[in-house]
Amino acid sequence: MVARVTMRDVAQAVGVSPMTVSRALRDDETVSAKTRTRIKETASSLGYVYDISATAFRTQKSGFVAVTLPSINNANFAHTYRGLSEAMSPSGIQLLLGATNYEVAREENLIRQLLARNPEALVVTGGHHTDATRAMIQSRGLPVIEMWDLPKDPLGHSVGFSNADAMVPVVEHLAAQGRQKLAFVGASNGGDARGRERREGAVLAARRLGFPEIDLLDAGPAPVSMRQGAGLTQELGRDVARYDAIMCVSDPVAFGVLSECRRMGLSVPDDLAITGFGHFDVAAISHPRITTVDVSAERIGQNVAELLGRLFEGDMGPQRIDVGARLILGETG
Amino acid sequence: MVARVTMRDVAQAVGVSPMTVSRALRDDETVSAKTRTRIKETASSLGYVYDISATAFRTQKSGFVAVTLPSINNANFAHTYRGLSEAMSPSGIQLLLGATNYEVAREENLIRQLLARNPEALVVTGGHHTDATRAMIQSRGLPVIEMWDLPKDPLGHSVGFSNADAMVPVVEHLAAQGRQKLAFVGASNGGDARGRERREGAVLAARRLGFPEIDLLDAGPAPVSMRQGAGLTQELGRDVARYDAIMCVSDPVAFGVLSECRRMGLSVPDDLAITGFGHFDVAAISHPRITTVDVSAERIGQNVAELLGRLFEGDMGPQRIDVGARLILGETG
DNA sequence: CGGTAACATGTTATCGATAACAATTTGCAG
DNA sequence: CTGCAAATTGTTATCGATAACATGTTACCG
Repeated sequence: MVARVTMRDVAQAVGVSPMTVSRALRDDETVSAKTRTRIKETASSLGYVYDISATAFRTQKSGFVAVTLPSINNANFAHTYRGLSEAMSPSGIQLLLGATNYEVAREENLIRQLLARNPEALVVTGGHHTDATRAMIQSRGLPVIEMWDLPKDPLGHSVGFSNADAMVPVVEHLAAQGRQKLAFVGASNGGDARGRERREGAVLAARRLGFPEIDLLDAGPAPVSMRQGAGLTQELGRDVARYDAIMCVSDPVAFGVLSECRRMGLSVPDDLAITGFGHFDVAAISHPRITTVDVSAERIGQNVAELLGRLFEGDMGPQRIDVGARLILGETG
Repeated sequence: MVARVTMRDVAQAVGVSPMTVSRALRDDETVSAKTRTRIKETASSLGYVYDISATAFRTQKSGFVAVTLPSINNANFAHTYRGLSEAMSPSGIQLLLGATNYEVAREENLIRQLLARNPEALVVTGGHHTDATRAMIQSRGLPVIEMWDLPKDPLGHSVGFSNADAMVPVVEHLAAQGRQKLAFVGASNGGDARGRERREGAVLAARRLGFPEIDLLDAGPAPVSMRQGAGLTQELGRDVARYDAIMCVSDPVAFGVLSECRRMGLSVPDDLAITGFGHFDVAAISHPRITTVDVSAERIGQNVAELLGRLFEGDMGPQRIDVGARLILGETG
């Protein structure tokens, strides 16, 4: 392979200094229009390619924003990523993505790796981190946004909603239907912090509305999905009819429960109600449609991008953006 | 913010030269074990963070592999990404991800941006690219892998399967059931090249087995998903019963069609068969389970990672890895 | 105890672009 | 023309890590 073409080569060919080339290629107005076009033409004819590594090093600006998600194999997080990605695209800033698999220890490693790339900002999912992670982030003094949550003790900015509060309308809706015996299906381990908060929100709301203590059903380690929802329901068998309403930590889980119930010949919503969370496609398309909570995943991403834009403009105090959540009535309860 | 801690600072604190620190942190055996641990301890106590930008610049190796996917909001591509990502993780190489939204023009822009970051290899989905994209890639002389496809005229290496051939067992299976009038549901525009190949594979197989020409139904622009499958079926209404087998370009589409059919009171598979593609969770969990084709998305990612590992070891001629695809019988036909 | 191989550490120059400052050229009023 | 501000271009030093080469130190043999 031929040696790389650098600004020095372009400069030599045009007969100017490398500095002028640098300025010209960045469309610096102080370089005369004539020189600029000449430089650009020469650059492209020589096959010059801008070296972002060098710039990143010299300016200490990587042009990256680091993003961590629990999983990308989740339509909601993927939506958030897309919203963020599309909204960032015009700025030329690239996203450096990592998945934590719902494990804070993994998040710590991941963030360490990402920080080594000098990101200009850090976007993380949720408000639960190891102490080391918190220390690492804060000692860097870079803009941080926690999303999908509104932590009590935020690291910096946050864009999200209260997962606990979002369950209140669900429980109220079930109460209004006269449901008596509730259950909540979620993950066993502590990995899914947002799921845990939903569960706690449901428990508190149920207590407040005078329900007997609700049963907490364990669908396995996070991330729980269709398969676990279905698997749990199979294990329960017809005992599932003990309950007349099952709240699920997410729509896929709800869909798994729903499918298994129908396989057993149970009638939803007559025998029991099933609710999900997240307004996934599967909830809207399944027959019957699943009652769920819309959390506008894509808008979270867009809001994060918009906030990042403002943060790059100038420093500002900690922002807290609540995108809200709302009940979407389906046919399952 | 405090000034960044560099190797120089660590060196000073320990009382050695920066070079020794550099070696120690890379676990170079030539540094004595004692010195190494002392350096590492000091580094971590000073809060030293490795600066990849500097290394990337000095060594001209970015530590990146660039990856393009049509969409990350697709469980199969997400699986591939995860397989790739996990398998690459021990190497310390990071993935730089971009989504093309099923548009070759967008792919061109994206690849241009990604190449400016000096990736050490490029992994793209599919074998259809603009001429400019092909030129750009080939002039760089970096390892390229096309995945999810086995192009006739590959850019470099490929890891995937024949989307056309994968449809053959589906059509044969429907023939064996005595189905008569087939349809294929796919995207209208040319965006989804793999979907197009599946359609062509189905058409050819049907022709070979003596079926009358099969109907090609248009579910809208790629990516087609549950909603489009359901929408198309609603539009068709009871006319859908013209067919006794509907092959869908993917499982989500099939699920949309299935749900709508059941909403209309049609019996699947008695009135008509429905098949999907991709072995998504929804196919295995839905009731009835959807007959589909497994393409081991995660294994594609793992194979790509494994191939990358070998490519970094030493150059080799163009590799072509066929991961195959197999029919998964469900209850919908 | 001298000598040499094996081991351990240090020095110097450099990757390519650009900030900060310096110098030169141009344009135009007087 | 002269002079001086504005416009344009150039010079130098530098970001942090590391390859290549150089030097110092230890261990062990005869």
